[in-house]
Parts: sequence; C-alpha cells; structure tokens
Amino acid sequence: MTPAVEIRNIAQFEGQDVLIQGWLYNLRESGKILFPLFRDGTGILQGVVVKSAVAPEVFESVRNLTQESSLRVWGKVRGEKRAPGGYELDVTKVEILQIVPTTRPYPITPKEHGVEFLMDHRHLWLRSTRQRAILGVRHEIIRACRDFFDDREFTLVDTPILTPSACEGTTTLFEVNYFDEKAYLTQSGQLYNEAAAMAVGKTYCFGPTFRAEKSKTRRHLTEFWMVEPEVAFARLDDIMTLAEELVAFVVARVLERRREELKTLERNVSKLEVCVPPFPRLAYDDAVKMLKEKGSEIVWGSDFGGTDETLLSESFDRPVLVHGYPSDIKAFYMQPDPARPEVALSADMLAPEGYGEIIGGGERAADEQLLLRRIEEQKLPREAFEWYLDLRRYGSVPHAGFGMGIERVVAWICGLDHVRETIPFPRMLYRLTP
RNA sequence: UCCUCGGUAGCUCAAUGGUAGAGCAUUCGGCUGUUAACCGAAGGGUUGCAGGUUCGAGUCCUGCCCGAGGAGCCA
Repeated sequence: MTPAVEIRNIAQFEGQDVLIQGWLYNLRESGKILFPLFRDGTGILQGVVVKSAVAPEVFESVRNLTQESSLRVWGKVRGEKRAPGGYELDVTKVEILQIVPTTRPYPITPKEHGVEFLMDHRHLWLRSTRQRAILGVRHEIIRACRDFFDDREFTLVDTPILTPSACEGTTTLFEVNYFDEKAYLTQSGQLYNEAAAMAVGKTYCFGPTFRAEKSKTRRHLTEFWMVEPEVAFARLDDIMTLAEELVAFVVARVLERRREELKTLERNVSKLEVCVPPFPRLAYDDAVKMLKEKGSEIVWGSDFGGTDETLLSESFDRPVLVHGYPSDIKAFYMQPDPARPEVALSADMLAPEGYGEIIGGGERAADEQLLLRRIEEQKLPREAFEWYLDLRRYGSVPHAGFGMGIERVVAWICGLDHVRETIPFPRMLYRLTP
C-alpha cells in the first residue's frame, strides 16, 4: 500500500512511491508535458506528466484539472533542481475528488487582487501561501504564550465572555439580549482574573474580547484575542519584567520554529533578533518631553495618539515600556502612585517599527475606599462591582497584571501593514462576513 | 461622527464631454522542462444607484449606497 505523505516531509521519500492528497494549485502545460502544482496544506509540490510515459486517461485527467480541484495523486518522488522546492513527483495515477467547474472558476487567481475582493473571499484566501504562513506564525505565538505561562506554573482560569456590565464603563460594548436582560460581550478578562489570582496566586486567561468602537484603522478589530496574566503580590516592576520576558520568549520561539514562514512573508528578521531583554523603560513624563522635542503637540495628561506611538517606538530598536501614565486617562481599577497620586502605576508596551501598543497593564488598586471613590467618579453602577469589591474586603493584597493583544503581536512579528490578515476571520467596523 | 481617496468585463486597471479598451482568468488551437510559462484566436459590459446639465455623460453637477486610508475614540 502506497503511504499517504505530507508535502512538507517530501524529502524523506525520495525515490519512493507516495500518495499526495490535496488540491491543484496551478497547471502549466507545454504540449505533451504537463506541470501540475499540487498543494496539500503543508506545502507545494510540482508534478510531471509526460504524455508518452503514462496511460492516456491519466494525461487527460490531469490536463483537465482546474485550479483548486481536489484530488489524490500517486507517483514517485525525485530530486529535481529545476522544480520549485527541489523535488518533483512523476505522476502515475490520479483520482479526482471534485473538479472545479470552468463555468465557475476559482476566484482567487495567482494574480493581484484588491483588499475588498480578498476579504469577501477570506474563506478561500486562507489557502494562499502567504495567509498560511501567517496562520502558522499566529499559532506559534499562541502556543508560545501558553507554554510561557504554563512553564511558570500559572493556572489557566477561563473568564466569561458574557458579562453583566462594563469592565471599564467608558468603552463601547456589544450588547446582547440575555433572556430579556441586558448583557455584554467581554472587553477584558481582567476583573475576573483578579478573583482568580486571589484563588491560585498566578493566573492567566486567553480568549476573545470585543470592542464596539467605531475605530477604522489598520490597528483595530472589533473582535480580537488577548492573553492576560494576573499575579497576586506582584508590583509594577514585577509585571513589567514579566511582560518583557513574555515578549522576548514569544519572539525567540517564532524565530526558532517559524523561519520558513517569516521568509515567505519577507520579514526582516534582524529587526526581531534584537528583541532581547532588557527593553528600554520610559516614564510617561519623559515620553511626553521626548515627543515634544520631536514636534508632537502632546500635552501632559493626555494619551498618545497613533502618531505619537509611532514616533516613540521609532526611537528604539526593541519594544519599549512606558510607565506612570496619568491616573485620569487610566481605568478606575489602576493603583495610583502613593508618592504622586496623579500618576498611575501602569505600564504599556509599544512594539517597534510603529506597530503601537501591544501590552497594557499595571498594579491594581487594593483599597476598597479608593475603588469606591473611583467607581463613583466615573459614574459606574456600583451594584455591578460589588463582587469585585469583595476581593478588597476579604484579604486584599497588592497585585498586578496585563493584557497582550495577540493580533497586534502577530502583525508586528509578521511585519504586516494591517491586523486584518492576522486573524482567520476578522471582524471590523464594516466587516462581519464571511 | 468627521476628513481624504475610490467604485468601468470574473480579477487588476486604462479611456480631452464624442465608436467602452488592455493584461490576467475562462473556452478553443499550438508547443517534450515549464517556473505568476509562452504564442495565436474567441466569448465576456445596465461604467455602484437615482436624478440633473448637454446635440451627446464612464467623464460635469446634486443626493444616496458601498469600500479603502486616516482622525476622533480605543488595545
């Protein structure tokens, strides 16, 4: 029985008869010789069919194949310098599973296409070499995050997606009808993470989050994934170090295991190779000074705009940690600096090359009275936070954590100019399908 | 919500207010080493929608719809 093999392992089968199961990627024809390109999800392999060397029906069935028709193909593997990939399949037999009709040919040709067309055909676009490479890197990044926390004895505690209220009242939430009651899709696992940290010490959650903001930029999705660690007894410095080690670990893992994919994406890996700790740390105060020197119109007390983030990150060759943001622009649960209450013990990490904020976090307010005051100031519904306040009533301890946006990390590591390619099926302001 | 740009063949794009075109894709033909193969031929159009100006509108004007980039907001 001929073994079914994956194209990525084809080199191991040189000289042997194998079975490939996949799709037709492309077909070149030159009279009495055919060069079908097969893809199986793991790679692309060129086949050769010479008319005089095979049965007429084999030649005819390959000749009539259309792009993305599904098939099984048998043949002998041969090293061949002229073939892309260095190996070639001398086809002896094909079994067509489904032929794509010429009346409705596969829409995505090996030529260029516009963004809208590709997004409308995202379910098919995923088959392309470039998209497969991105999916591979995304998978590696997610696995690296899990390995990082699992290896450090963090306990994964899943947080709910349906929530009764806002984590931070200010942002727009997607509302859903929950048995005639209002519920919202989560925008962060943060508050529940704090409860989990009090139970297990070190925890993380990893799931989708939703923001109903009408943001329409290359950095925004309405549905995206975050990994969020939370550590009891940790202070701001601890969490900054944790963030730094996480990012360095993830980058190193991708460089180690996904070189091929980065090459496909034409990523300049030298920009990633320098991302080793320590990362520069910059107080918000100094960041504002620096931005003013560079011509920004930022004033102390306001948040960075997209341009400011780019300006800042361009000054460093690796991710930079900005800490000590004004309390007023941070969420109600942020711990104020005891020495300077107008500043919060918060930290964001900005990715290099203008990819913007990839991490946001800090130390959480541990005092019940302080939280109550801030909930009132921000006009949040106190009832919804009673359970959260319980965490300060029953053995409150200092603790800190952060959230890392997976898609922005994928965009940065892959060197993409838009987050829409970092997630299999992006959800954006004007995009809910496919 | 605002600003800018765009919408012409299945796709990517051309077309001074004067006969709607090219490349790719599809079909047919040719080619025994192709590399987004190449060569030849054919089919393929309510120029986003609705009005208006004009002898004549893809082109100018008004409104609307859809999309892209950005701002605001945010991660």
